[in-house]
Parts: sequence; structure tokens; C-alpha cells
Amino acid sequence: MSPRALGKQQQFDRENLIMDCALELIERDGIGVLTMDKLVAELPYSKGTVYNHFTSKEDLLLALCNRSMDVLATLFLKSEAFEGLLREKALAVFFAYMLYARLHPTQFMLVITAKSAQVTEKASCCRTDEHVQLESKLVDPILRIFEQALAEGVLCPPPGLSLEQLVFYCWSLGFGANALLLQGVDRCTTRSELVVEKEMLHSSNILFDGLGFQPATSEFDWSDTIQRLKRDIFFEEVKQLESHGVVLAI
Amino acid sequence: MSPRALGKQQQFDRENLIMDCALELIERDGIGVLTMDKLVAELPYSKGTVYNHFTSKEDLLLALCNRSMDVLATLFLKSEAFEGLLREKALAVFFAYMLYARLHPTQFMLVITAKSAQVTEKASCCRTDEHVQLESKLVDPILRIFEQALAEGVLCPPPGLSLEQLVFYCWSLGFGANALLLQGVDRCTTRSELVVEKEMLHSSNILFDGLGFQPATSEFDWSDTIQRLKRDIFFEEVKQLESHGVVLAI
DNA sequence: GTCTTATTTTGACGAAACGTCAAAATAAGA
DNA sequence: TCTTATTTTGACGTTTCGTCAAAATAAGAC
Repeated sequence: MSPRALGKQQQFDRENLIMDCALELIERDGIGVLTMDKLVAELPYSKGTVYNHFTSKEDLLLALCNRSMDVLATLFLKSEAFEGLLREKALAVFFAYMLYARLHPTQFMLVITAKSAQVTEKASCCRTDEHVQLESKLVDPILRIFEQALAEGVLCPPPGLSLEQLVFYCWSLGFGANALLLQGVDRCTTRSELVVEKEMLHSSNILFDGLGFQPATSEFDWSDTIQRLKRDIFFEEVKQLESHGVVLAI
Repeated sequence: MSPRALGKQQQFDRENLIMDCALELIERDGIGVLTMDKLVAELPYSKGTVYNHFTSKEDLLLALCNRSMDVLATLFLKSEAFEGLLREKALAVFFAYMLYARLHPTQFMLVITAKSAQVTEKASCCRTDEHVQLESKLVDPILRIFEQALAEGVLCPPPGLSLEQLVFYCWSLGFGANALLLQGVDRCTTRSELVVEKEMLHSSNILFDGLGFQPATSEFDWSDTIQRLKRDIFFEEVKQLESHGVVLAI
């Protein structure tokens, strides 16, 4: 009597189409100007249909954020699978984070926006649940790398620090650096000469050295690691960046 | 014929009253629910008057953010004036940042909100100018501390890094740590056992060690510095925190 | 004390955006 | 072709933003 429901796949495709369109609008006009009415106007669906998929505008923003986090999680998994020393894998994660921030600046900023109470308060709870799960998915590869490094004895942090704490410091630095650099590129004089990719690597080197992650910066040729990352696992992403006119300074 | 204009002081007081009221509403109901109509309802002024002071809702939010940044800048200046080693002063800055984030969590989060394009796009330009100036005011004390440390030779960072870069790493880490910890306190399992004040200090120690800032963590009793900070220059702030039921874990 | 005039305050109003819901359209099976 | 479960539609009610003409205010002139 009732197999009249929409197929899962069809539903999924449509959600993605809506999100693509929303992202396009945000990239063109800025997030502040995004309007459900405008969105609907550019879509082959009506407002009611859009609201069938997303319970509110904020729900849509968080969905967009989640989709973006999933892309990042994939990059992190690739970093973990990179053939090399554990510290090289950890460096790869930072590199991946930087690549992601440069490739999808709008979506990176969206993560910050989506974290604000303004958004989370109004999003559907299944969407926020999904968000929490994705946070784990992001952190897990880093946790595993550090766990193994501790086990192998190549990571000798100051005593009294837990695994979670170590990962947290990395995450803080990575998030902070990306957030500050992407935001203020044109505005703040203090940052005028800072380039995302350079600072990301310098700061991760300093942090890893501070954590006693072997081999130390001075004992290894990290620029070679970067070249391998660019050539091997992140070839596609780097090419894509270059097609946008961005040539990495490293 | 025309000295009928409002006094500067009077204007200033009223702006502060409006901001106080807005902050109260935000702390009570969340930022997403803040409405100019509600704000006006709780104020002895009319909507037109409020719009005489703030060109838009976003302008008001940025003004609130700026006022808060000025409070933080004062704490940073106190840190710079702290009697002690340069690295102790630098530690004091981190400690001040943490104190501020704990004392005014709403306003700290507001800084993140205010950084989003959503807000900056719609704020008045004199307000955004003020914001840029305040960013400098915040960074300047840190710049001076590091500058002097370099001059005195107690700071020996890896070669090739500029003063600005060093300060930037500190800022990234401080911002990231505060932002992540304040946001996800109740949500993300990864952070469940992390306490703002502890992580702030651990992470700054690691960073400073990585930067070759003398004396190294292992050669000095930093907990004594913290005690002095709590007892001397930040006595008021710590007391205020305790009156809110927060006892620092350090 | 009253009049003039520059300035500020007011709140009703228009525009715009959000989200809803009754009615229309659709499509699968009887 | 008819029935019926489901989806789609877009007009509409509600809320919020920000404006602006009119009213109120206050300082000086006479």
C-alpha cells in the first residue's frame, strides 16, 4: 500500500543539491545575506520542500558544516595512512588541515559560524548529534597517531600529560592558526606578512619539538616530507589549489 | 545658538547602559534570541534612540565585543607590568587570557561571533576600525615582551622566525585553547576531562619551551609564579571568579 | 515668562525574512 | 480508471529589522 516514499539516494542527492546551491550563494554574497527565499528562488524546489529536508536556516548551515567536516576527516585519514615516520604523519595532518582551509575557506569559516550558539541552538538535534560524531571522526586519527608514538617511545612529552591533552594542544594550535589567518588576512597589520602554509608548519614544528616528538626539527629534513605530501597523497588537492591561482609558499 | 548637543559623557554612559542591557539579555536567553525590540522593551529609551547609537544589531554586537577586548587589553598591560622574569610576564599574559575567558565566557564567545562575516559585514566602519585598533592594543604588550626577551637573549627561537611570527603562535594557541574549551565543555567527549586553566598553562609551557624561552619549564617553579599572579596583580579577578563559585584548579 | 529654533526622541510603519499549512499535484497499486 | 498515501506548492501569518515624519525637549533671545 505504500512504497511511495522517496528513495534514500534520491533524498540524499537532493539535500546535496540544496547545500551546493546554498554554498554558492554564500560564496558569492556572504553568509549574512543568505536568505531562504533567495535560496528557494535559485532552486527547482519550493520552500516547503527545502524545509522538509532542513528544519531551519541554521539547520542547513550546520548540515553544510558537517558535510565539510566529513571532507576534512577524509583528508585526515589519508594523512594517517601516509607512509612514513609517525611525526611525518602528524605533520601530514597539519598540512591537510591547512590545505582544507585554503581550498574551502568559506566552509572553514562556516565551521566557526556553526559553532556559535546562534546556530547550534536552532539546529535540529539529529544534526547536532551528527556534528558531535564528526568531531570524534576528526580527532580519532590524531589520537591513534599519538597513541602509537607514545607506545613506540618516539613521543616523550613532559610528564603528567594525558594523550587527550596532547591532541588537544595540537588541535588548538591548528584551529587557532587557521582561524586567525583566514579571518584577518587583509585587515590586521600584525598578520600582514604571515602566510597560512608557512605558519602552520613552523608552529607545528615548535609544538612537536616542545612535546618531544622524535625526530626533532633540527635532525630531519621536513621540507622533503612536505614535497612528498604534495606529490603523493595530496596531489589532487594541491593541483586544485593551483587551478584556483594559489601556489603554496612551501 | 546650538550648544544643545548631548554631552560626550552622557552619550558614553548611555551607550554603556544599552550594552549592559544587551549583554544581560544575551546571558539570559542566548545570543540567537536577542532582538532589538526586546532590548528596547527593557530600556528606558525608544528604538530610534538605540539606533542613534548603533547603526544595526550587528554594530551593537561588535561594540560589545570591542568593550570586552578593552577589558582584556587592560589585563594584558597588567601582565606586562608584572614584576618578574620575561617568561613570567609572558605566562602572565596567558593566565590573564584564561582568567578573562572564565570571567566573561559570554563576551569571549562574542568575540568569535563578532569575527564572523555575518557581523563584520553589517557593522559600521568606525566600529570595525575601532576593532582593528583594539587588536593592536592586545598584541602590543606581547610584542614588547618578546622583543625584549630577544634583545636580552633569553629567547632563542628556531632560526628564520620573525618576532611577529612568534607572537602569532602564542596568540593562535591561546585563542584556540580558550575557544575550544569554552565551546565544548559539555559536549565533546574528547575534552571532557580538560580544564581550561590547566591546559592553558601546560600548552603555554610547551610552546615557550619549543621557542627556547629561558628558563625552561624543568628549571623553574612555575606554580610559584601562578601563586604570585593570583595573590598580587590578579587578586581582584580571582576573587570575583570565586564569588561566582569557580575555584581555579591551579 | 514666552517665543524661537536646533536637536533629540518617539513609535507607528514598510520591507523583508522566517517558517507553516491547507490545498493541489503526483504516482503506485486495486 | 479510481483510490489513496505521499510529496510539493506557494500564499500567508508572524516576527524582526531599520526608517522617518512628527512630537517633545531644552537653550538662548527678547
